[in-house]
Amino acid sequence: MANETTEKPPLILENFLPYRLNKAAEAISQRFASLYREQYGLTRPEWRTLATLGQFGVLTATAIGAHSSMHKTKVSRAVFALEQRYWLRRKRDEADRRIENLELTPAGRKVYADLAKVAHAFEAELLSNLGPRGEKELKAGLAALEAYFR
Amino acid sequence: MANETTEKPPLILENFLPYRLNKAAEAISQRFASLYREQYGLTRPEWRTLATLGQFGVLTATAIGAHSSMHKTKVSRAVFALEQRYWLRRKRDEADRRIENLELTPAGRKVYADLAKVAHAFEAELLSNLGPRGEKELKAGLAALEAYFR
DNA sequence: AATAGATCGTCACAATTGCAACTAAATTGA
DNA sequence: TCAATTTAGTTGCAATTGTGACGATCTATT
Repeated sequence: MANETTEKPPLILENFLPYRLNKAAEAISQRFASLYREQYGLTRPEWRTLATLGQFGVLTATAIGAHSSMHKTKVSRAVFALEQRYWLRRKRDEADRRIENLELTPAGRKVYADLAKVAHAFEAELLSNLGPRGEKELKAGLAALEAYFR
Repeated sequence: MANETTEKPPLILENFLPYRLNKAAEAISQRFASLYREQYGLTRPEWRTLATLGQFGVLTATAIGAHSSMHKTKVSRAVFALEQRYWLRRKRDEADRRIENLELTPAGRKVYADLAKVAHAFEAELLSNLGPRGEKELKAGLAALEAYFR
């Protein structure tokens, strides 16, 4: 008599890092997304575009895409949507007329400033639930991952 | 004269946990996905379905969705695709005829076993690049997150 | 200059996903 | 017992996303 009952599945998803990482990221993203969706009706690509511009001031669509790993059509559409609401405007670049220099309008900056606060509050809430230990570990682990990708 | 040059953006994406987590998860997922896509032409939902079934043996579509957080239509389509390739089969449940008990075929199990190996190799490669320290931290951080979600 | 090749952003179209309605079957409870 | 509700899975349709081609512009090479 042997290993009939001892058959172990070749892969346990709950222990598999890409799976765990993905599930955690997805869960957090959705929670956070519900905030900016409910408060400002923003989609994920729109929020990312807003946040990237808010942080860097003036950028091209391509630069936004490169920084936040979004496809250029996604950025293009998000830019259009934000422009419609007058939260963003395009400025022709005199030196290179293919380029559009994108910038938040005052209204856009206001939304951004508010959402930045929401983001910090969200993060603080999250971290407080991880405890100082969990926070330290998570941040260090992420840093290790990020170093690996570079 | 004051803080013209000291203006800090309200939110630094590179420090924002949901953003970091998401980018890391996305980067890893894509790398791993390229493996099962190239080797077996599987999509993400298909791989997830295969892996879940491989781990648990027999499950309903609903159970697969619940476990891997996939929408039921996504599961339905993935099941259909795997069935087409004879990697999965449905068994009517005699006690409850609404239910389909899904199970990998021998061919499906073979693919699964192979991909499980690929998965472990992938994870091992990743972990070796994080070092024992990074591995420990990342796993602990994820565990803290997972505990929070529960 | 002039041509070839690269880059920026957009659009049409195709593939993927999500939502809501649906069929079939089981459960509930009056 | 049988109508009302719930559950499992599929399908049609709408929204979202990705792909490839495009016009416009810039850069490099000759």
